[in-house]
Amino acid sequence: MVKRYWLFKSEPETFSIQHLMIMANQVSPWDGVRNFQARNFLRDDVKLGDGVFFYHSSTKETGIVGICEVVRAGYPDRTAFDPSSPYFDMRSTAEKPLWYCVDVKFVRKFSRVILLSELKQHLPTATMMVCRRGMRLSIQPVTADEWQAALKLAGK
DNA sequence: GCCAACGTTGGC
DNA sequence: GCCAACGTTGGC
Repeated sequence: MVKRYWLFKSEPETFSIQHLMIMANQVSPWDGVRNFQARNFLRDDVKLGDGVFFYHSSTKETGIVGICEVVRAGYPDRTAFDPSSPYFDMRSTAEKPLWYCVDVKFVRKFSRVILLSELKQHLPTATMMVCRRGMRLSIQPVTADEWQAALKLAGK
């Protein structure tokens, strides 16, 4: 089984890499995703052991802030069942879950943010989905080449 | 705060 | 099944 790579977006005000770092065992569900294309990735394609870039969006410095790892593959997102959750969706039931999540574990926080502007400037990373204008998908596949190239930028 | 881009909803 | 209206995302 080939290890795959992903980029997960989050608004740091809602959930940042710092939040993940202080969770028990530094593990958290990646829940609240309410977009069908992203849901399909979480349900069908994101697998145990996959690498994930943690991306901060809608903030001063938008970009990749670190790495985490998938420690549990797709399972029903329980926030959809919880009427008190902002992510509640009455269409989703235990018998027929509509929304899915995975669990991620913190691996590393970069010493600096790899800015979106940097990703766009360098060719190996400029092909990343996140660099595309108007790209709102919050769960994005990343190629092995893009992963390596972005990691290189982090080391600079 | 603006607004382009896009996903979803719902009337027909 | 089309598509206009609407709501949301998210960079700038």
